[in-house]
Amino acid sequence: MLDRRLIRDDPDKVVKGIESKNVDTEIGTVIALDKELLAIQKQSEELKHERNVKSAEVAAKKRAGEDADELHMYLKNLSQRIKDIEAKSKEASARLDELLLTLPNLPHASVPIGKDESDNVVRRTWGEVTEPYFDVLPHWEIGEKLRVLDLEAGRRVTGRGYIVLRGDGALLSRALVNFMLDLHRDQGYEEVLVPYVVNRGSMVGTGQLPKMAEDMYHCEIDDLFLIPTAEVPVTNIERDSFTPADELPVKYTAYSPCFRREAGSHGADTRGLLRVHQFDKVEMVKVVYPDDSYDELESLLDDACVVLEALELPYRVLELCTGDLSFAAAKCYDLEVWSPGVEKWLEVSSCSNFEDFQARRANIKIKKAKGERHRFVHTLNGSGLALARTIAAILEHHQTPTGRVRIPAKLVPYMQGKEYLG
RNA sequence: GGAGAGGUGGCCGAGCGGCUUAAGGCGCCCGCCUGCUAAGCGGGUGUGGGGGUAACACUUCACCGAGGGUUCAAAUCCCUCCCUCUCCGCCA
Repeated sequence: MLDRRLIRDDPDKVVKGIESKNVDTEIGTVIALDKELLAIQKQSEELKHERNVKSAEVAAKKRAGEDADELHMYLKNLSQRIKDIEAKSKEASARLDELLLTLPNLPHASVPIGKDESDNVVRRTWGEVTEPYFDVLPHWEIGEKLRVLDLEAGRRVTGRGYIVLRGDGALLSRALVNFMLDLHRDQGYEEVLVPYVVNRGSMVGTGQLPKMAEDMYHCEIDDLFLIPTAEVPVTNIERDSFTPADELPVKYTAYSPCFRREAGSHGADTRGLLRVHQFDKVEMVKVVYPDDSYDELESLLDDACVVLEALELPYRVLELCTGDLSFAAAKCYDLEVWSPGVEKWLEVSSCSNFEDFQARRANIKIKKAKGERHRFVHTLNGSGLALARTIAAILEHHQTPTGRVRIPAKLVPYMQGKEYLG
């Protein structure tokens, strides 16, 4: 959520920031409604003050045994006026809150201006992207050949976009999760195991609701949602809390499955493991002191890159432009791994700084020192990594001419010593 | 799922229509005293919004789980909902 005071004091900045994100909002209405509400509240406050003073007079008279009927009549009338104006104020305030929740975060000044993904900037590339000297099979072919991936079974059990990993494929998935969690623990993150179903407040807190409602699996009878990322439960651990400044940063890592309806994204790039409705992911979340959040973003990015390097997968780091930035993000880097079978860069991680956008929604504050105003923390998160596409990349990038798949050395201890699939 | 009890400031805990714009305690901060430490003494210490200030000061409104209602006046009375605890039932 944006700071109402910022919207009031510097509307131009807010309008420009939102425009650069290339989304339609009712920012104009918000600005007007904010003014209107302030005026209503001022009026209401004055009347309430009068009521408080005069009511105290009634109490004083009664104690003195005097008659207060005249004041009674006056106050009865005053109270009715207050009630009327309060109703107006409540209505305006509810409408304003609703609209405020639909405004996206503003991009950080360092974010390149651009209208869509074609304007993203490649920050750096790691590893060699070489032309393979044999025909690399796409992951769904090599996966089915090696009996580690069973797409048909997934369709049968649930439907399109759901997959079954079997045998060493399932082991590989588990190995990756364990490897990543161990790595992030060593990087100083606290491992947490969290619910995969969350309430509405949590979804609003991290910014998935109200905007992304259609992408969410929703259990109506309990009004609970399947998480699209561990970011949601993990960040909301801190909801409605005050953290002493000297306890920051707080760093968490968590494994979770992620559920995404992917409404309206059928068609391209959906084969095999490229875009599925349920995938596993290891996530990192940081809750940090505001002044440090951009340094923390860089180190978060480094922590994610280490995973890809350990898996010996070539990747590049994209700096998202304003138009491609997600709703809640102020700045974001995507990590894309090269997959020679499909000849594509696959997004396997996204590292974002939300500044105080989520903290305002979720009410995560820093315990203030004497005489200071409360400040909100900054929150960040990054995948480290999303499994489905990582597995796709391993199946393709580490494929051998003999139709086997080499397990990266760092992963072998997690694979019961196996050095190859097949 | 059934029955009962309860939700008050960072924590404990009183208040159950107006002398509470939340008593008292703990914790925390500042000062005093004590050759260190502990104890003791004095003062301060919630959140959010508005006005005000260079910044303070100051001022005002709201907040006692959430939302509605009664009343001139609600932490206090009424209604609805949520949550926690205890006991019972069911169950992996």
